[in-house]
Amino acid sequence: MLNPERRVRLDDVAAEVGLSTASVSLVLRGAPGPSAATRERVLAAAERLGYRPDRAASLLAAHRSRLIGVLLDVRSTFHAELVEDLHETVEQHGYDLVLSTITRSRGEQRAIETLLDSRCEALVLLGPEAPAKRLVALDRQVPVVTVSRRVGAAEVDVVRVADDVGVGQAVEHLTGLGHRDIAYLDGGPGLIAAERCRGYQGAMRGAGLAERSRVLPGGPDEEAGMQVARALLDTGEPLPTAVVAFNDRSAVGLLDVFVRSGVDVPGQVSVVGYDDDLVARLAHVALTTVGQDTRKLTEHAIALLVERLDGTRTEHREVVLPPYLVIRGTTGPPRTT
Amino acid sequence: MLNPERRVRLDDVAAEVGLSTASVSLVLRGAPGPSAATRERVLAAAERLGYRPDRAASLLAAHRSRLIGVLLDVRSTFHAELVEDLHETVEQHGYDLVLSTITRSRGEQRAIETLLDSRCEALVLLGPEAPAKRLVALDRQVPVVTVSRRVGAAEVDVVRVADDVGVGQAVEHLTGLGHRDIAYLDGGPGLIAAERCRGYQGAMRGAGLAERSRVLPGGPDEEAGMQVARALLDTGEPLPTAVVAFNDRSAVGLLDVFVRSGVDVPGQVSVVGYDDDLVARLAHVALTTVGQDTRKLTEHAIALLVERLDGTRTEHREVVLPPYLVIRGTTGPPRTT
DNA sequence: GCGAGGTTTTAAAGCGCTTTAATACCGAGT
DNA sequence: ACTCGGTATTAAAGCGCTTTAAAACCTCGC
Repeated sequence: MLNPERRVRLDDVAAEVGLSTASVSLVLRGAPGPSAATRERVLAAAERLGYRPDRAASLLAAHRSRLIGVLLDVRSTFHAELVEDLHETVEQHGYDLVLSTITRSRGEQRAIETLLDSRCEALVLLGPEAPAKRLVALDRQVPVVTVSRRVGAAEVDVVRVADDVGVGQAVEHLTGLGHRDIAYLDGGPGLIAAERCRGYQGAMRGAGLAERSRVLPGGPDEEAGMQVARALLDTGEPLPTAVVAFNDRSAVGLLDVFVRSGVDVPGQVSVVGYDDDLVARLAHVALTTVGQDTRKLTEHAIALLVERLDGTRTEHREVVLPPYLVIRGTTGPPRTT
Repeated sequence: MLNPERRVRLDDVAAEVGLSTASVSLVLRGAPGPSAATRERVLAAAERLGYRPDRAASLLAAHRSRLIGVLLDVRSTFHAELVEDLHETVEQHGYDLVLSTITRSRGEQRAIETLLDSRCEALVLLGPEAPAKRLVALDRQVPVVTVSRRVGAAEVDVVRVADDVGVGQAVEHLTGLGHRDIAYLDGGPGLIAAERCRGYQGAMRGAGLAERSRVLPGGPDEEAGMQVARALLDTGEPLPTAVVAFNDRSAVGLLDVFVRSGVDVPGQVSVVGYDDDLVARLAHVALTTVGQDTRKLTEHAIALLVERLDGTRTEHREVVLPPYLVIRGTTGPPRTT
């Protein structure tokens, strides 16, 4: 139908310089053999002809694909950041990325199969939900590293951030400002929520504030934050001087109700979120929160995979990184009244 | 069921049922030829052995890849929604998707090349920024459809939403509620902003409110909305009874300043955004806004590509869809004072 | 029992590239 | 002149699948 100009192939380049396809192939991949002079001629010809290797053919012929598959949820802004960093990181190792997202109608399993079908040599799973068993099975086919997900048994490589430490940092920041009545807005059920809550309790204990600990049952979204804020206001009792929220979304819900009710933040109450979501960074929100170093996260993930691909390591590892506090405008010294 | 050993190939399945690979291949792709009995045997064997065709090999051998490439910005929530819908849509046409995102260090050109290298038969470009010339050149290599982007010359297929109409709907909604002092918070320079502004002015004129038109110079983000809100409050003059904003982000900035200043929304001022961003849907924002039907957008995009792939159509088309109003909590009757 | 005419099946030629074993080449050394 | 040890180049065998022309196998009617 269309496509008048045939795609340029290896033979075309070879013919152009009067060499065999073998030589051209070697040059193009920087393999040892061809002389410097040849290299130059070939490279020039390839450039001139606008040659682009055919992925499918390379994949088939070479036994390596130099492709790393990434499972993500395209709706997640956090995953988006990770993907950005992954792109840069894998490039440095000479790999390329293949993206596969879950959607309403496209389960994790399905998305992973796509990656496998693309001949990925290894997989990065961002916040996978598959049972550990399945991950382990998958890991037998191809090296797998999960990011931001605890896998019960240490039979799969994991890179994650120490959430309890992050919440601890938030609490310390507040105690450092002089706060003593620091409440925690819980995130509901789930491993992550549990760990963050544990971090809160540990930090309160560490600050000698154990008996002032106050965990407010909540949830992971704005709605939950709003409800808790309303409940807090309705009691008529004095508000805590600071609230550490499970995540930025619930913190924003809380903030919103406070602001609408005329509660000054941070004048009357300080609020800390968690995740350093895009929303936390908005000028009008300026939420103090806890962030994760996505760059380090991805670098470790790729490093783990590369080690396994190179056969340097066979046992499994878990890398736990420390998060860091991002101080913005929602925290300040406690009210004096 | 799964094999710890070598990957199962077509020969393995063929051997299992005692047929040639040709027959198996035909069956597996539903091609005509094999008898019903054979079909069944082959399918069963393939299932039993856990056969998965090798993409690379298929791509190479078949001249079609049945792959459609998508260029997106993984950070955009709007693109995320489109990708979700695209997945479902292409599936119905028997195609599969390949995703390629731009990042800070990975330009559009680069991302597109990746898609081409993967042998995509056609491309969906979400909000591309490349100059029209380049898009046209690309379109000569492979059918291209751009989504949400006006391409000057109609030399590339385009699917987009009529932004002017959307803003018009917003204005009509407000006039319907009785508003007459409706201001427009502009989005700064750019084609999109211009079109939306035109929509506002046209609608005001249509409602006989031309001389009440009031375009407030602004920008596309929260910051801009905040500034405009402050400026509006500072003048001391009465506020307009309603503001239509360039997009949800600027609307949120505006809203935020209003709320913090004790201005009741929608009691004193109604606010309408544009885009139906995730942020507009948050319970505590509940922004009345204008949305686009991502489903229709993707369906048209894919339909256009399929037509061209099938050779049904050779000239170019532009599909313009109407947006729709989403009425939430930030609009109401005008204040009576 | 035989061939026409239809249905199933298969042999074999690639797809565009990688890779390895083998060949060609080129002084240096004897 | 002639081998030797490199180095530079290439022929050729795939990679796992698709596809088409041809072969094999069927009825069935006469």
